[in-house]
Parts: sequence; structure tokens; C-alpha cells
Amino acid sequence: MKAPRDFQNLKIFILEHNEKFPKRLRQVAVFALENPDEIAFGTAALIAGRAGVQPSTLVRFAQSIGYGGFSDLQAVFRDRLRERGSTYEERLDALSDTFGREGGNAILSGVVAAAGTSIDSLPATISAEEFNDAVRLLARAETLYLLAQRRSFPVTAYLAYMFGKLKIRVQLVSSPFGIDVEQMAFATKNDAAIAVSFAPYASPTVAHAQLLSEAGVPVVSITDSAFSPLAGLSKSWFQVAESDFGGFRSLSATMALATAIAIAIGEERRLKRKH
Amino acid sequence: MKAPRDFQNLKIFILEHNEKFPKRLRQVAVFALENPDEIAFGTAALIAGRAGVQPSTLVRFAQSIGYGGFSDLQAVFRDRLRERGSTYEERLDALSDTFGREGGNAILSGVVAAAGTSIDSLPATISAEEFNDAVRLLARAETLYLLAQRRSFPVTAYLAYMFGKLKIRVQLVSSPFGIDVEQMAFATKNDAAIAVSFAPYASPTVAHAQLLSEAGVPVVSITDSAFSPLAGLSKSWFQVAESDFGGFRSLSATMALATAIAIAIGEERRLKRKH
DNA sequence: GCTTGACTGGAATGTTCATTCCATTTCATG
DNA sequence: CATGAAATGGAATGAACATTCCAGTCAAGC
Repeated sequence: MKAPRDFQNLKIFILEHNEKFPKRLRQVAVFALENPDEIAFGTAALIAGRAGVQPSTLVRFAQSIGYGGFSDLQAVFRDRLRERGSTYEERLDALSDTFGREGGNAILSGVVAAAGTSIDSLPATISAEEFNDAVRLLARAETLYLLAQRRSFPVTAYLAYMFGKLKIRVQLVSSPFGIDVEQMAFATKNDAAIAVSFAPYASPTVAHAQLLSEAGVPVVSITDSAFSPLAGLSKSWFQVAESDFGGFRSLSATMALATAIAIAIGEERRLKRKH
Repeated sequence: MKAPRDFQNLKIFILEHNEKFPKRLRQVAVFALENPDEIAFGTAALIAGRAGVQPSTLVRFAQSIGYGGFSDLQAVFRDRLRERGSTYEERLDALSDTFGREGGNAILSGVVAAAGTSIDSLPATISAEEFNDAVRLLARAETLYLLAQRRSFPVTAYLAYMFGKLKIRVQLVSSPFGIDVEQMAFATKNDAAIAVSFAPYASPTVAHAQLLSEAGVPVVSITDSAFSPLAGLSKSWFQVAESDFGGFRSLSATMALATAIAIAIGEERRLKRKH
């Protein structure tokens, strides 16, 4: 038996052979895949204790899949951690010193790091419940009104495209024709709206959201803080904290959230239709 | 002397006190900050060898900043690696099993993981030289023509907004009026174009890019592979590999790249103006 | 129900480890 | 140049380590 020397393939290998392992060795296999960090850092005695086996069993396990011993196996788990690049936050820190001095490479890495940070922190500010509630609310709507201006406009443009593909009726309320208010007059409480705005909040977006909200149309917002004027008038709202680089914010995390919302609504409708 | 027990602050602490350390201890301090992974995994003897000091010096260093010993210090470096969440790729792997079964949370995490993967892989496909060349080319242009349709349209919408703030003249060639060709007739070789398109390549975008290219207008493209029709007719082009989740691709990485390009062009123009 | 081979627990072993200790060197200060 | 404290190198030490080994247990096959 010869197991691969890299973590990714080792994982697959172990999963495939899991049934063939005797009781205690399987115990080790399961523990290893579930607690890879423990394997990487712990000592044989410590890990064995946690996994409920003898240290010798760890060695036997490693040898049974073709490694020289436990230490050999541990090296694979350590390399896994080593090859994980540094955190986006660390990268941003490192770049903040050199901004302006270096060439375009620093700008690209900086924006990438900022986008990464934003995406990293996205799940933290959004609870599964809120997300599901909002999705259910939006999935019920006959027509979705999409509200955004300026920097946030690309988000609704993308949503409009996605909803189009999902065969969900939308009204993009950011037309250059100035008939926004007339458009929205058709909205009823059987519809719903998605409003996107970040500080400094574009006044048309807030006004439109207000108008719809007062007409009984449920509004779901994507914005940047609890102090946003959108937060108060929304049935539910999502906080997205886009990290900035040199004062510029990308839309990476907001786009990811928008994508998730669109997919989730599509999924919700698909399930409803089945019943 | 009492140094913090978490890596982030320890790093700051060491940097601040670096001058006060005696020669060998400073050697250790520098090595530790430059090779944090070595400290996390290596043994005292091994690390000492690499850093050019005696093992005892490592222990002395740790003790001099208030730690019990080297092992104590090492624990901080290990926690740093532990607390780095798993790779986006791993998260995607883990989710692929459960897609569809779980609720909206899985969808959100999935899209987030896919966006993270895309952003992770962005720097790999874009060399600093190419990026700088493209930026210089675009920074020279009098007017920038932005070409995109459908899914890629939000990217140019965002670019139009960014360039507007940077006081750079743009023409968004995706108007719903059908006067695109007439618009582009004004373009000269002193202008430039940014075209964005992914498979299946929207034919108007390709046609417009072709038109401009033949008129001697340099075109820079953002697309998804070397087989893209945009690749051939562009002065330079960027490859963005957006990972998908359940068949849907977000625009997170593309947005990050677009942001970086816009900032870099702004920076380039600012520097030019100074001279 | 007995035998055989695989599996497992736990003590034994030799090595490697972080740490301490002491002799020597270095450097600032008078 | 002399003196003392701080800094350093390197051997000494005892604890902790991975690994091996062996006796005991278990289950399958006849």
C-alpha cells in the first residue's frame, strides 16, 4: 500500500481505503481527516490520547499506508499548513508600507488582498437565518425591483442579468430616462425590491426605497452599516464590509453576496414549483 | 519586558523593540519575523542552525521578551497557522457533497468559497509586466472605450464609474440605443479600448473590439482563455478564471482586476502629470 | 471448539529535544 | 588601559519523544 505524499491526494486515498482498515486504524484515519491541525502540531502521545488509541497505533497506521512512521505522515500535514499562503490581512499590512513606491504589481496585489479580506469577512456579518428569511421573502415576489445608483449600479446590473437567466421578472430602476417613479407606481405588496447603496448613500436609491417601502413593498437591502438610511426602512438587510486599498473599494464581496442571493432565490423557486 | 501572546501584536512588539536587542537576539528577532513558518515547525536546533545562532540563544530570546522558553514562543507561531481558516478550495470540496441538500447557508458559503478561489488564483495568471504594459497603454489614451455585454456589462459599468471619479474620459459602448458603431467611429489610435467577455463570447463585444482593432485603436481585454476571440485581436489581455459554484460564476475576481486596472491607470496619469 | 493469523495494548528503548549552566568573550565605562 | 557587567558559545542534563517489541486478545475458518 502506497499512499500519496501530498495532503489533497492522501485525503482521497484514505477515504477510498477507509473500509478496509481495522477498527483502531480506521479510528486514526477518521480523526486525522477531521483534525488535520492536531496531527500537524501535536506529539504522537497527545494525538493518540485525543483519538482514543495508543501512540503505537499512530505509527502502525502511518506504516500501513506506506509511510516510514508517524513523523513521516506528520510532515504531510505540516506541509499542508505551510503551503497555505499568508492571510489577506497580513498581505494588506505588508503592502501598506510600500504603497505608491512600487509599480502596478503592488496595486494589483493590494486590490486582490483587499477583495480577499472583504470576502473572508462576508460570512461573519451574515447569519444563515437572515439570509434564508430574505431569500424566502424575495422568492415570493412577482416582480423584483432593483434599486441602485453610481458605484452600486453594477451590482443591480449583474442581478438583472442573473434573474433574467433564472426567468425571474425584474425591473431595473436606474434607467437614464427619469421615469423611475412612474415605473415603481406599478409595484404592489406582492412584489419586492433589492436596494444597494453604500456611504455616501446615493439619494435617489434611498428615496426610491422609501417610496416602495411606504407602498407596502418589502425591501431587502445591501449596505455597509446599521446607520445606513436603507437599514431602517428594509424588511431585512445585509452588511457588507468592503476593505479598501488606497481609498478605493472593489465590489468583490458585494458581487459574491448578490450572486448567492440570486442563486438561492432561483433554488427556492425551483423547490416551490415542485410541490 | 512582557510581549503579547498573539502573533499580530507580537510582531509589532518585536519591531518596536528591535533596536534594543543585543546582536544575536536581534538576529533571532529578524529571522523569526521573516520565517515564521520555520519557527512554527522546526526544532530549536534546526532553527538555530538556520538563523546562525546557538539553540540556547533561541531560548534566551524567548525569555528576554517575557516568555517561559522557546516552546512557549513557538506556540504563538503555531497558533498563527492554526487560525488561518481552511483554503477556499478545501471549502469548495467539502461543499460539493452537500449541494442542494442544505439550505441557503450552503449556497452563500459556496459562492463565497468560489469567489475566494477565483481571487486566490488571480495573481497567478497575471504577470506584473503584462499588467504594467497594459496600464501604460491605457493611461496614454485620450478616451477609453469600454466594451461589454450581458454578464460582463457590470464590469464596464463599474469601470465607467471609477474612471469618472478619476477624471478619465470614457465611452461606455453598450448603450441600448444601437448607435454603438457610430460612437466608435470617432475613435483614433490615440484612444484605447477595454473589452470584457467570457465564454460564450457575446458577439457584439467581439465585433466591436474587432472594429476598433482594425481602426488601429489598441484593445486590452479581460477574458477567460487563450482561445477567446478577444485574445487574438488585443494588444494585451488578462486571463481571469472565475470558479463556479453549481454552474454559476460570480464576478468577484474580474471586479478586483478591473479595480486594480482603474487605480493603476489613475496612478500612472498622476505621475505623468507631475513630470 | 480449536487453531491460526491478524490486531491491539502497553512497556521498553534509544534518540532527540529544550533548557540550564558555566566558562569565555565582548563591549561600554571610568 | 583596566574593570565589570552583559552577552555569548557550547557542553551537560533530564525530560519527552517516536518507534519497536512482545505478550495478550480477538475473530475467522475448519
